[in-house]
Amino acid sequence: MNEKLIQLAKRRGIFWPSFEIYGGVSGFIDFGPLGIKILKNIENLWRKMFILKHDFIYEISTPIVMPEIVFEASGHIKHFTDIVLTCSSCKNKYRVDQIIEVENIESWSLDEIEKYIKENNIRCIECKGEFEKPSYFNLLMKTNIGPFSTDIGYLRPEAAQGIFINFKRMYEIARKKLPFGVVQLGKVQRNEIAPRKSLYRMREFTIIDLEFFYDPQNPNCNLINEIYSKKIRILDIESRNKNLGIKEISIETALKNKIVLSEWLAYFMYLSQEFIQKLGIPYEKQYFIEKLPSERAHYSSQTFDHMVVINGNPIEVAGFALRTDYDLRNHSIKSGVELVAERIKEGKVIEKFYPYVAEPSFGLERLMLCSLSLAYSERDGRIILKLPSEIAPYHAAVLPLVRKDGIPEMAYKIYLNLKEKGIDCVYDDTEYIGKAYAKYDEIGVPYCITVDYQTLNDETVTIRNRDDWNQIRIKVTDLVNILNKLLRNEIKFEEAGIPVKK
RNA sequence: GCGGCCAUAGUCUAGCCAGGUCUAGGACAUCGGCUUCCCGAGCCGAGGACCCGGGUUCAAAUCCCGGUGGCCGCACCA
Repeated sequence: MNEKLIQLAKRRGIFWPSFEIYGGVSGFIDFGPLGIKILKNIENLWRKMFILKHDFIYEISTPIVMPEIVFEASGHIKHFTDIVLTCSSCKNKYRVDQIIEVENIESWSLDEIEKYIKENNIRCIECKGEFEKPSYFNLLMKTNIGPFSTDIGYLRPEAAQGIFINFKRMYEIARKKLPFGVVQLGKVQRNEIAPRKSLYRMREFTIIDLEFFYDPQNPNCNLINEIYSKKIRILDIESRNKNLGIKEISIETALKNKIVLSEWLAYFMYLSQEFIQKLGIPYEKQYFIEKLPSERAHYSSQTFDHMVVINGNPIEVAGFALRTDYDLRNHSIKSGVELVAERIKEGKVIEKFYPYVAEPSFGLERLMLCSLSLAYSERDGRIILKLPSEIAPYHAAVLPLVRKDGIPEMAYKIYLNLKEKGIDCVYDDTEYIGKAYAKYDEIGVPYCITVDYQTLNDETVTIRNRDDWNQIRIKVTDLVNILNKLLRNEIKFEEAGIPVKK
């Protein structure tokens, strides 16, 4: 974790610890004005690439609090709860199933486990100390719904369940055609034992879950040809076991050699790689790691984590899981409502079945953390946040060189016009020009437009490039057009106007 | 959750070990004024802090205990 980045975030209003006036609670982070702008930009870039591009992917929004029964069906009550044993002398904690090898030990009561430990004189595997009384640990955040304490609710630990329980309705909305996908983007909570590292492990964060439903008898992805020859960097189980390191393979190879078991999963993995590249994270700093069966979630038959390497440390930013029909099947059993799709032949329903699910799932704040970390750079003791234009908090800042002779008025007029034309910019006459440049470099604004004495004579302004501090001069009337091209990387900066000599 | 280190204005920090001289010093930031005008420029002025709770003491930013939070390691991470 880059300490200087954390300082910058606090100083400039990107993010800071929550509940500060009451001493803080670890695992919770507040986002300031700039942080929100960056987060929203990342969200919208994601929507553009995953939803807008595909007319068979839909976004919905469902409640954060859910009744207990949802998580009984999903398996979270059982699998998200661990019985924990604590050694009274060395204070190590263990999951009970690591200590007592008895079938179905998780379903025993605490008293039964305590009795068993005493009778069999089971002691700490580290220091041989005695265990304290066993206790539950559940990563679900618990609450009540309504006035009765028996109506238990949980805050969702993933947005996926809100999608699964809506399958029937969404299947209708998708005109009963597979495959289709449903997205939910929103806050989730997990009662982490030890939240750490600022934005990395939080108790509340924003998840982007895409549940993609397909027919297991017809699992092919119609878009796979577009990306067949594209490459991904991958560390599969075999490579992990044999210590072979990350390999670079084509999507075609990944599928033909059954390294990735689903075409749709592979498709979304590649899309994710492209998405994360657009966040400013180069291809070489990304890879997918396949989870071992013991590392996988209870619902998954294959999982890849999408990793980004920041300062040598791999950070998990997304997960790709084959959830099979686990969730739809279990919700069907629990609710008595059939969450199924139909196979139709000659106008008649000949078969009902549970669709399979390929799930890409992203942690929004982690994505921001990666972007900020890689964008962070210093020059001459000054900070430059080299964020991609698409996620920068503003596209441009309009600055008057001096605060007299009608220059601020001229600059303000230009600013208003840019805003009207959809350029997200900011006007600032509070600073000495050099200081203003430094300020906007620091929050990642890619271009500064300066109105100077020459503007009064020939209606031209300068544009300053954040990353190399070079300037060009262009006509005010060309500003919107040129800025748009620059923001979309359609022209080189030096060729966009007349270079200004330093 | 355990162990180690740590906590002073918006940010970074001096002071703490050797308690009083601290009505807590500095830098940057902020606000007001002047001035200058292409890279955190200059001058004048202002506001702003000892994480919380207890204890020791005549006296606590400073010593002790507890809590909270942060960093690192271990454990945990469906």
